[in-house]
Amino acid sequence: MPRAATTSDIFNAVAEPRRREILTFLARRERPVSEIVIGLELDQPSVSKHLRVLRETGLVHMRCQGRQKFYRTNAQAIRPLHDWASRFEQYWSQQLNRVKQRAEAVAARENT
Amino acid sequence: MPRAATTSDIFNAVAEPRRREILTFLARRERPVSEIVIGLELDQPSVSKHLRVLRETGLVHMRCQGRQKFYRTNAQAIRPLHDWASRFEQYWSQQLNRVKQRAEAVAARENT
DNA sequence: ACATTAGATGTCTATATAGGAATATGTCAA
DNA sequence: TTGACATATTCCTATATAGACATCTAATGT
Repeated sequence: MPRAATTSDIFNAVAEPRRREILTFLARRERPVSEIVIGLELDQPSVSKHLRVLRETGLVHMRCQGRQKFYRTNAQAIRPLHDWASRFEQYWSQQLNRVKQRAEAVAARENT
Repeated sequence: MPRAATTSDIFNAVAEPRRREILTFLARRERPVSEIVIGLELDQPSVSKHLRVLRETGLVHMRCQGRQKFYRTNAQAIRPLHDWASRFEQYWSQQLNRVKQRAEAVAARENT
């Protein structure tokens, strides 16, 4: 079996670095496709294809105005990723505490 | 160009759902491979291959003991993912606030 | 109507899987 | 040494890209 489709979920969609750049670029405000092409120095068909993946996974919203299409990051859609990673927060803070405690123990020993 | 290797970075590594399951499974405590096989109902070669990807990206640590190998999630390695997603937190909270404010405005109107 | 502009789609190619089956490596126990 | 056990690797196949290039569609201005 090959890898899951990039459109299967947000984890696969954001695995591509260019798509992450696009999401960052479109987070603050909506922009037409041409601005993405110029701003990120990608060629236009490539941007359109990435936007399609992002649209299908709900990571961006699109608004038509004349012949322009304005895209904007849908920040809400990124929450599941954040939530998943957050489950490990307790573990890395534990690890940090252990490191900190060891350092303090060493320091205390050196001061006696 | 094909997709980037799963071992190229953690974004690609965690794009695979089974690997996310494994990381969750190994977060609380270290376990030998056989426990992963039984616990997640995967076949052994598949688990070994996923573990290799996770090892190469630094998402798990491994410890040998006799003929067993104990794996454990390296929570620290997940932080970049969390940090990236966190950059969008301000935007989704803004969106939530707008929704909240609209709801409150409606409620206020109905009470007059 | 016609040329122009913005964006989307199609084609082609090289490459990296994930799964399944078979096999290899390494370690312990009798 | 031999056999059993734990894990890793190899081989095979079908499939899904991402990039480059060409082309198509839709909306606009004159």
